[in-house]
Formats: sequence, structure tokens, C-alpha cells
Amino acid sequence: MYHSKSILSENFSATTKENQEQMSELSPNPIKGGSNCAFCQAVALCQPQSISASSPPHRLEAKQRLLKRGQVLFKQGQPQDLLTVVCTGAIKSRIYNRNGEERVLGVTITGEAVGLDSLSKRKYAYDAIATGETIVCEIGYQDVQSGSASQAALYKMLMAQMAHNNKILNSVMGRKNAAERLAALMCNLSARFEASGYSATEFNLGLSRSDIANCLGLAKETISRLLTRFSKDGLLAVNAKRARIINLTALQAVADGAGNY
Amino acid sequence: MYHSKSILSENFSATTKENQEQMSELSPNPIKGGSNCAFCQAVALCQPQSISASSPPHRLEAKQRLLKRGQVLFKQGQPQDLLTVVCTGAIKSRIYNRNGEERVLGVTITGEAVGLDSLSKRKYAYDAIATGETIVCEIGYQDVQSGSASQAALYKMLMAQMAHNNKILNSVMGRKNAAERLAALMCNLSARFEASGYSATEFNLGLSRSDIANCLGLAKETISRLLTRFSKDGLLAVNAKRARIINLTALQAVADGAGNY
DNA sequence: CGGGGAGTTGATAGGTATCAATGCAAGTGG
DNA sequence: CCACTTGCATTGATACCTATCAACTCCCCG
Repeated sequence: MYHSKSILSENFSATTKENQEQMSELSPNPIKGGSNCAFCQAVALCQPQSISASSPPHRLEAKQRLLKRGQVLFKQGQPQDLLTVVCTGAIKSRIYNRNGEERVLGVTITGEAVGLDSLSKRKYAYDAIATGETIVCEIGYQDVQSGSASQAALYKMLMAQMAHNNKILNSVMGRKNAAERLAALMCNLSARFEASGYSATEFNLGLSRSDIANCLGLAKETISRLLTRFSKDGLLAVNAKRARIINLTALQAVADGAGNY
Repeated sequence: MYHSKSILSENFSATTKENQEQMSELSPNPIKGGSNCAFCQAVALCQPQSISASSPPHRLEAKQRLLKRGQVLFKQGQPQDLLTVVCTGAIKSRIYNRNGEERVLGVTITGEAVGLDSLSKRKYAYDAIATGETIVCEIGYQDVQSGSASQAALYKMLMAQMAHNNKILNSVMGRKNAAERLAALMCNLSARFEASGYSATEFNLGLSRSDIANCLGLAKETISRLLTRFSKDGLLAVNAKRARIINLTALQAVADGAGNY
């Protein structure tokens, strides 16, 4: 798509609530429930009703699980009766096309819910894989349905996700060139991490160059070249998967297609 | 995006219930309510509760409206308190990006609901424009909310639409080449018209070449060349906006990226 | 020490945008 | 009813972005 100008940035809306400064350097110990919920996007599901500012929250049964790099959280087609939230780390979502090729759909970072968009069908629409050591929190969907406050919260999440994945985003992505796409992804991650209460300028990409390329519909070599170029142009710095945004404004401008970068 | 192979077709799911054989050749007369509802996707909203097979349906207040080509149904940002369904014709949805360029998001054909994805926010997310003479049916959202049967129907529609617009579709579209995209669009329209009870092989495109190009992230010249090519290869025939699918199987194969067409 | 995956960098080929010219049909005003 | 206008569609020539192929480095892990 060699549009020289154009592009809306109706940008990726930030939808999250938490972070993961050291994605792959956390304790591999078994997990006690209830850690790290302060910024969790789904907290309203675990602590429904009667959350009067002072009273101790009534939690639903929420089980935490530790995944190692490459470990499968769930697979496409598998029945879904859990609501899963990432507590620490990052989850890659992917499908396989008819030719057996992997297609990376994106990454779910700390505090975000995974697989929300297939919850209504009770059947996962894609595979979810840990990109490093990752802790997730699982809540029974039955439990969620029981409380009407929870239901309202669920619908709110669904709507938010729908807004996030809506056709506007599609069509915008569809006509971005390589630099615009990558810049948009970086800005998106930045906003999501910031919404999580963490640094908007320094975070872990979670995905490999190949995964990013796959996710954006580009070649891994293109990602590599672009990261080098962004770096030379003082937009950001990358070291392995660790990214530091240096000039977010300029990066956003690139994502917006301004100035024919 | 010059991917030579690949592509899933997790295809565009068909979501509709009606058609428009003569999109721009219908009576311009004022409209009496209640026509043409047999296949309407939103019929459960107009005729909620007590639809025992025999009893006459109890309708909600549904006002029909006639639009001429180019007329605006609603505009981005405008408050939304109506649920709108296309009775006859087709509605183009679009936004303008930061550079003031038009971005066509897609077309809503007869029987489909327009603007469902912004209903929860009560504010339209894009403009909706009639592509020709078009009749729409408007139902007050308040009325819909009143009946719990209606609510369930609404959630069902929301879910269906969410499934339709999900990130899988995005990522799949993101890596289709020009021929694959156009073939996919044609197959999508075919399936949607068929789901509407009308011909899967002959229908009105609604959108102009430019709009199609814009919608798919391609140049209008590319669309023109491809339609010619598809025609020469015996896949379909087009005359102005009127399309006739000749070999749907082959077209689907192209959309799927089989055989590096 | 060897092997393999991930990342980088260079050279080339290919798909599509872009520019430009022409044709065609519908609408408009005389 | 006919010139004029205007928008849409088609077709050709060329430029450019990015995929692809290939070689190399680096690092982790056995």
C-alpha cells in the first residue's frame, strides 16, 4: 500500500489496567491469590456488588496460574468457560490459516483480559501463548454471570473491546504503510502501558520481530530495518525486546501518516 | 502488501436477512410502516415477546424513511438513540481522517442494521450515506430496552456483529493482496445477499469503484483492472454496479489465496 | 565446541500506487 | 432536443515500497 499521505489515527484506544516491567524476570513460585489486582481491568468482576469504598471487597473464586515461555493458555476451538486476565507478563494470540501458516493477532499485556471476544460463543477463537513467564488470573464465567453487577461490568468490557476492535481500526490499519503500522503499534503499546499505570516510554515488547512482522502483515526484515531507522531518527531505542520511546509525539505523527515519513 | 500466498478465510460471516434487487429503481413514494419485514435481521426487536407462531406480532414503533442517493442518514459524533435497519437499498459508512480524506468502512445492505457498534456509546462512530434510493426503518432505542426479549435480541446482534468485526478478520485482511481482497469482498457480499434470501450470484455492489478501492485500501485503477481480469477469467461479470458471480468456488479460492492467483 | 534461532544488513524482483489520457453516461441548462 | 459539464470507469507507462533471497553476526543452550 504505497499511500504517501493519508491515515486517520482514530488510534488504538487504550483498554487496559496494569503492567509488566520485567516480563520475564519474575518469581516462578506458586502463586497466592489476590496479588496485583489494584489496576486489573476485570477487578469489577472479581469484586462485584457492595464495593463501598471502605468495605473489604467480596471476591469471586479467582485462580492464578503461572505459565512459562511458549506455554499454551488455551487453544482455538476449545470450550471456554473462564474469563482470563493477565496479571504479569504478556500473552500472544494467534491462529493458523488454511495453509498451516501462523498468523499473530496481537499481544495481551498485563491487566488485560484474553479471549473476551469469544466468550459469548463459549469457544475460543484463537490460540493464546505465553511470550515469557506469565501469570494469569482465571474466573469462572458462571460466577461472573451470577451477579448482575458483574454482568454489567462484563458488558462494559465487551463494549470496550468491541470499540477497540471495530471496523474503523480495521480500515485504518488496512491502508497504513510499514512505518505507519509499526509506529502505530508502538504508540498503541505505549498508551496501553500508560493506562496500566506504568511507564508509557519504557516497556517490553513481548513479541519477537517475527511476531510483530506477522501481526502487522510485514516481513521481519522490514521490522528490523524500521526499528533501526526509528532509532537513528531519534524516535525510540530498542534493545532486544526492551523498548524506550524517545519522541512519542513524533512517533504518533509517523503513525498518523503526517509528513510522509 | 505483496504476499504471494497465505490467507485464511475465516471468512466474513454472513449476518443478514434481506435484499435489494433493484437498489435504485424503487418507488420514491412515502412509506407505510411494516413493509418488507419478513427477512429483517432486527425483526425480533420490532416484534418482541409473545411471538407465538400464530398470534399477530406486537410491533414497536418503527418509522420508515426514504433517502435519496448521497443523502446522510447520520453523521459521526451525532447522538444516537435509534436502532436503524436498512429495508431496501444500501448504506455506505465512512469517516474522515485527520487529513480530511474520506475512508470508506463498508456497506450495509438490505436487512442489516447500521451503527450497531456505536449504540452502547449513544454516539455514532461514523457517517452513514445512502448509495442510492434507500429505505431505512428506525426504532427508538428506549423502546428496544424496555422489553427483556428485545434486550436479548440486541445482545445477540451485538455479539454477531462483534464476531463479524473481530480482530481475526482484521489481521486476515491485513495480509491479503489486491486480488484476494476484492475476491473476498465479492464473496462476502454474495454470502450476505444469500443469507438475505436473495440471489447469491447477482446483486448490486452499492459502492462505486472508488469506494470499493477506498474500502479495501487499494487504488480505484486496481479495482478496475481486477474486475476486468476476473471477468476475462470467467469468475464474474460486472456492468456498472451490477455484479453477477459466475464461478463462486473459484472466486472463493482466489479470496483464500489458493494457487497464487 | 557446535548448533540453531533471532536479528541485522544488502541486493534484487515484484505488486501496486501514481500519473496521465481517454471514453462513457447522466445530469443540466440553453 | 442538443451542447456542455461532471463524475465514474478504463487503460497504459512509470516509480516506488516492500517481499524475498542470501549472507552474516550474535547469543543461548546443549
